Amino acid sequence: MSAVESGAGEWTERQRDVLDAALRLIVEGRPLTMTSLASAASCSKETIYKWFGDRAGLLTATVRHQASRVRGTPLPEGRATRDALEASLHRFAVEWLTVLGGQTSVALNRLAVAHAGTDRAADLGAIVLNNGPLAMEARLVPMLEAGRVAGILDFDAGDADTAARSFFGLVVRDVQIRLLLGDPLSLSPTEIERDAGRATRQFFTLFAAGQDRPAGGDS
Amino acid sequence: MSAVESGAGEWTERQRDVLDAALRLIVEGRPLTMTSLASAASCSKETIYKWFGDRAGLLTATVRHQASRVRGTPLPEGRATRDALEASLHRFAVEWLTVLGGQTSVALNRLAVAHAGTDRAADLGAIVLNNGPLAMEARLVPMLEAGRVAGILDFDAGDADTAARSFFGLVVRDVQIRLLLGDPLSLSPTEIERDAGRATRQFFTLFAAGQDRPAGGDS
DNA sequence: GCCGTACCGTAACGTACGGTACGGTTGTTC
DNA sequence: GAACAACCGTACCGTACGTTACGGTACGGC
Repeated sequence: MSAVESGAGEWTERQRDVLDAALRLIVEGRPLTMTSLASAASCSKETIYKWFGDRAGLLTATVRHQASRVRGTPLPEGRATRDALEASLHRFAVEWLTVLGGQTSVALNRLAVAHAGTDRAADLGAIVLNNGPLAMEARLVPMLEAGRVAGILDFDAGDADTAARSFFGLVVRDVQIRLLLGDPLSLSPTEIERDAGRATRQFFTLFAAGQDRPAGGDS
Repeated sequence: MSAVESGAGEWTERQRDVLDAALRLIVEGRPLTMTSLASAASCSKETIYKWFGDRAGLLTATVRHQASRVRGTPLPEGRATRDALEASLHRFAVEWLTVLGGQTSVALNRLAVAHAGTDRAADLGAIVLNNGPLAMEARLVPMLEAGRVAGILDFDAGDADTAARSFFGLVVRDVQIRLLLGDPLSLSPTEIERDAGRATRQFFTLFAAGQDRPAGGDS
């Protein structure tokens, strides 16, 4: 029952094929029923039940399977300079907007949001949450904290998460909710680049050290 | 598309009672089936079908019904001063966070997001979109534009919507997506007040006129 | 050759739910 | 008070889908 292990080696290749087929059904908007999955993956329903228990188990396995491979590019661990930090934030924003705008992200977030409303058992919402906003902020906080220690950024100690969430807001704005609601918003690489640049510049305007009135700090 | 027919007089009182019952089911997380609604609203299924056509019609009517009564408080049409604008933005942010954090908003956004993924017929997503982020930005843009004309704010002409979306990001940040994904995030009036103040201050740091390098404008 | 295991394909079962039909009750109109 | 409309409650139909069961095939071990 408990599929606690979320390691990459959790499933065999054949099983991963089935999960990929499930993902494909979700992303392409086709209904994901046990029958349709068995047909799409050329496997037996009985096998699906044997492997994943029930439908909830299949969904969590699918979401986890996808989450396990959207680890962001590792952070540069070099010295913290203003330019390096700015470049990292920019790259971060580009990466994030690219992921958010992808069909897979939209489809999985929709699935998780829908389930967060009804299902209490298989909390896909928690999985997506931990691999989405929370993961982003967890990666961001050390960067920002290093920037603060290095005297590049200015916010109160312990407020790195507040700064990270502001950066999130500047980057994402209303894009994600609009995509989730079906707005035919297109995010070309050019626009992503431009938005990431704007958000990064805005962030430094708010939090760069050595200004008169940093508005990022708490009142 | 246009929510033209969304006047309050569209439904009789009894019909509005049924729609309220539907809303209550959605908000409380109970399944909204035609049978459960008939039971909850003490009416006949046949009557529901007669009034709303089918399930899709019922859902759109329900969503529209709720949308028709979250019109924000009217904007103050007085002269544009820095303090007045700041107060308006602050009030705006408080109002928006309060709405977003409400059970009704979360439940309806979940419903609309789920339907945007599958249903193509009754696009609840478009309705929620038009009464959510787009409505907010439509109300915001004239305020910001007036501020720009009055010399209070600084962004390129025609970029009022970009500024509005940045404000949206500063206010909402990751709150909405976390709520939709089931994060037990609590938004007390105190926290809302504080977040609205922070977002407003940050917005003015980015877009107030008479600074050295306003980072809000495009590059 | 024979068994156990793993798997595929498909039939079958139970249930939930959208949608329809119909009898019974209430209120209105003439 | 008869006719009629609106509505409630409920039984009913058809279908989709989760879940289970079962027959058939391939393969490795002995």
